Amino acid sequence: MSVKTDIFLGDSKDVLKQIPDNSVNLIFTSPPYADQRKSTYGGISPDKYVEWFLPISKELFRVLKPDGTFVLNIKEKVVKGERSTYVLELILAMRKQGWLWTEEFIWHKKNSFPGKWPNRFRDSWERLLQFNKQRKFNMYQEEVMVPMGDWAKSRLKNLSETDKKRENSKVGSGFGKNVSNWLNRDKAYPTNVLHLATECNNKNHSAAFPESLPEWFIKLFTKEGDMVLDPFMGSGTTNFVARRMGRHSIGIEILSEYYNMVKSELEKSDLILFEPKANYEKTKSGRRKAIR
Amino acid sequence: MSVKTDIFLGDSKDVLKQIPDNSVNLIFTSPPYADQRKSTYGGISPDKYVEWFLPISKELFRVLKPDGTFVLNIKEKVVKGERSTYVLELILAMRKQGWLWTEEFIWHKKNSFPGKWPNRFRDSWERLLQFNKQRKFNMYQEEVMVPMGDWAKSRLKNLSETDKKRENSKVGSGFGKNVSNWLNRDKAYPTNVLHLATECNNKNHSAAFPESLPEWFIKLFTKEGDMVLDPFMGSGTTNFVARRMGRHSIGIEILSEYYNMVKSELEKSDLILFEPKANYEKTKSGRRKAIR
DNA sequence: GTTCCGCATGAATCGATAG
DNA sequence: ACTATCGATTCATGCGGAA
Repeated sequence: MSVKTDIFLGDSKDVLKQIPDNSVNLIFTSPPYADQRKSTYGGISPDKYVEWFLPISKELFRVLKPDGTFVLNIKEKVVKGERSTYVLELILAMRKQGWLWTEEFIWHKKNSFPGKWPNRFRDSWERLLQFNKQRKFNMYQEEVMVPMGDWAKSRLKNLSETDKKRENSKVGSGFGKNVSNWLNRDKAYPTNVLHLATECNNKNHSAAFPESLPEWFIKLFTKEGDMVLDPFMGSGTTNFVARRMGRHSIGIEILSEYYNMVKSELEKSDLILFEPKANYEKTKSGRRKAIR
Repeated sequence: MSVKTDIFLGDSKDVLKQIPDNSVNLIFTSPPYADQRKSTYGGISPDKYVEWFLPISKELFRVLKPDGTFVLNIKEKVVKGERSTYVLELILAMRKQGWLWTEEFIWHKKNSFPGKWPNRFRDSWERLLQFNKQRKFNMYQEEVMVPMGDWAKSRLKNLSETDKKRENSKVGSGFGKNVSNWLNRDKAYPTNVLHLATECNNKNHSAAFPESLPEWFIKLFTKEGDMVLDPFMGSGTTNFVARRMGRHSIGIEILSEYYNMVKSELEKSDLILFEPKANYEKTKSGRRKAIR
């Protein structure tokens, strides 16, 4: 019942070699984006980006289970007024490594950074590239079903009486057969466009993405006890979410600053686990508040 | 004050040769998507897609003004459980022709085709690739500003409705009062994500995209009296919208069925222009009703 | 005249069946 | 083996008739 969260300090290209073949159910990551400033760490220049990434994606291919999934959050930068093409080239190159480019989800960032340029609007979306090793992979679609749209809502008014009856039958005389029907009608399968706000209010760690992003894909592609990997851990968002959701996880980070931060956070939560339950509940609740 | 709308029957690859260099302000088009069914007309196979398109994009480069813009609406199909890569390859190939890949807008299709598959959700977005000949191009950003309040919801739809009102009042009793009201509101610049529903309900013409799509880009990249080109005219949506907005336009269509349909529509509206004003109002109103 | 509901209809995709 | 056709799945939208 205990969830393992293992983190490593080092370069993914090397560290991944320690991870056994076919052992990971989901890889979710947001690698450092290409950057002109080579001085900054992680500032891989757009020209070298594919070359830099391929050795890593090769290792990722090895460690991923055949029915597992790799989700890559990425967006090309603008260079000299033009979108860079390294993401396109990366997709083509990864296919040559054996990856299947199954799908491209869009993350629509509802509150994108404000700004205005003479010949460009705000960039409010990012790619979530889904890669697989084979056509058949695990996907738990029901886990991410969403409430139906306006059509159902607006028409739900008149149905409310009926709904109450059905609800009553459920509570009262055992199974209402209608309930399952109704429940199914209430929810719809999502699309490949995700509408999420960016988290702009976190004090300490500037995560690349909101928790709900890895959460959605972890729900969709793994079940409890599965293994999640983030080869560019950063502030550890993927791993913390996986942990909370009862998935084992591995995180790799090259910068000791981030690594230590995540490490101390994990130790804190480990301590909490050893406390009596009453205290745990209390602390847990406090911590949650603090995070928000 | 007269707006020219010229349509041609034939293959864009050939017909475009008749159009002079540097004469078009905006190219907006949605080419036939790659299709497995080779028997159907327009079913260009994914393998041949780039090869098929490049001669055309070369001509488009020639006819576009240096400060003009080319907007390409396209989305790759799924083939054997995997997204085809022809769009990625096309972007790379067009850059070698001299095109700058300035931006990629996302069209979020609010009402995408339903369906459920074991390993895939509904596809509810398409690409709107913006290409330019040079870094400096004409962009009238103020024209597509949106009211602040309507952000989350269907902002473009509102704009479109407003435009229709404005159009009506313009044609009828001079400039409408609504316009000034609307103009006084606080407005914000949009982002590169467009939220539009597909028009699935029109009886006669089944357009690939809703009118608000070309409308938005025509507003953004042209002014009145400019020249708009659609090399894959289809049912003529781009041209009719351009016409309504006071832009000259050229449409090219290879299927005589579509060509004739657009031609007769255009002749109808030419006749209307010659009628006395009272009759025109009546007819116009009737036509609008019929369309709805 | 509003508001409300019924209904047809999509740039879809998969898997099975048939030639 | 490989390709062509078909049925099943499923939901936001707007028109048209009804209350």
